[in-house]
Amino acid sequence: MLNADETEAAGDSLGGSGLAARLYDDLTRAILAGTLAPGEKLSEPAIARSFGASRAPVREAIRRLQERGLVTYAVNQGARVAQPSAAEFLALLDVREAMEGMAARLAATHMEASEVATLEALVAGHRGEIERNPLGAYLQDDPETDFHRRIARGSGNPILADLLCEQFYPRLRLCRRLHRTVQGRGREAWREHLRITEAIGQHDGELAEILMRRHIRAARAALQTALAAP
Amino acid sequence: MLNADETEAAGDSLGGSGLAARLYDDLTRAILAGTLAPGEKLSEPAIARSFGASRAPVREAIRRLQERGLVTYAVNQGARVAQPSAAEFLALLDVREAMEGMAARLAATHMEASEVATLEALVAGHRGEIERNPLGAYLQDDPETDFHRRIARGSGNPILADLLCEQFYPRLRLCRRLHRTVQGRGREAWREHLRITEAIGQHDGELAEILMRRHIRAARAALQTALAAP
DNA sequence: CTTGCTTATGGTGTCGACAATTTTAGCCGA
DNA sequence: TCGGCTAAAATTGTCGACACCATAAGCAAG
Repeated sequence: MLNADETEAAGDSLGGSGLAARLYDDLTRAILAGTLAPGEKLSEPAIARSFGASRAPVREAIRRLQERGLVTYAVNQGARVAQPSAAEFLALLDVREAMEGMAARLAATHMEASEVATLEALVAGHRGEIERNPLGAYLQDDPETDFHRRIARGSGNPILADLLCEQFYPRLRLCRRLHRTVQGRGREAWREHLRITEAIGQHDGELAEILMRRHIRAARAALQTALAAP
Repeated sequence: MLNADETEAAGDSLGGSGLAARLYDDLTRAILAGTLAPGEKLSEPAIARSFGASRAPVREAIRRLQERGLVTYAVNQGARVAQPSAAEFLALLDVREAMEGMAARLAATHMEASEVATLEALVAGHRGEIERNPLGAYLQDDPETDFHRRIARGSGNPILADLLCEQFYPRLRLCRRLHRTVQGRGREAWREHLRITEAIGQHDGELAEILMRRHIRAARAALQTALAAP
């Protein structure tokens, strides 16, 4: 049912030393990997047994997942893996537009030259992946998110960075799993990334914000049209 | 699907029927009222005794408070009431600028005429309070927040509304308690509210966003100068 | 064969208890 | 008198247990 890999390679682990923290990480990974399908019930005793733990830390991990929007909770009915609707997906992208726009603006005036360099390297590296797979989503799993995560952290605003990295990106991945995101925007998205990086490198916060907001709004529009005509 | 109907009158209570939910509400109120001072330790056994409950629901409530930023947590050391630094206050306002700007934009195209009317009535009602106390903070406790809360809900975006109402506004109140916010901006703030309301009434989302962002940036700047020269 | 009630099963919400760790109190020595 | 070491007390993290609720199975009546 649940395979517990300790690697933490994927990215967003907060891994405190406690048992509840490890459970939280493992459950997060299981949800994002699809091992726990959307809508599936999360039985506290079952999870506890499968991890050889008690219900207390399992409960704690699940409540945190609820707070992060990855599971839904009904009183006396327990938790289920969230099944974000298309409307929720779109709503999430609206908030994301606002927050990442601000992140880009702040990153433009806050990122060190070395951070900008790694960002540029990241985008340059993505180019090869695009060439190999021009129709690919580009935002399928992580290369896209890495770019955005880097900017979020580069904003120098810990509240903003945590909100984006710990709350929004996992939730978005769950949404993408459910609503097949539009394919084929890869090349354009990459160009937009390039321009955003340039604006940040020139410390032009205003432009970086505008470009980032456009970037996300374009993705949102593509999703909306994809949803309208299946 | 996210339902946002709350029977609670006062404001930010999520009051589920459970005991943990009531504890969460009471602790939130105690923190925001100052009954529990910033930095004070939150002893699980003590709180449990004082409420005649067990530690389990208390723990759950405290973990939720941590998730909302009202409490800091250290492993094996328990929880303390958060003591947001001035930097955190400013960071919070940056994120708020982005999110409330988006909220105003969405509210302009989403609010019903009746909702706009109640918003206008709210602002009109505030005028009297300003006249009675022109130097007053205007954002001291709730009249200010009510206005913003109404717009957040009026955005029609449940994710945005919940983030603002349940996470940001309580946290901001805690920040204001710690760092004496600037006094005397009441009249200008009120005028800004008026103009924002007008823009929303005319369904001018773009303008509403600009005005809202200016409004919050002005408050942030006032705070910054107040912090610089005591 | 279907419909409604009754019962059984499983799960959640809460409780008290225990080991491990942290904090406090007390003591000794300088 | 003060600083550091030791022991005691309190607190946290986790566990197993029990009542209440919800859903699923079984049964009776039509």
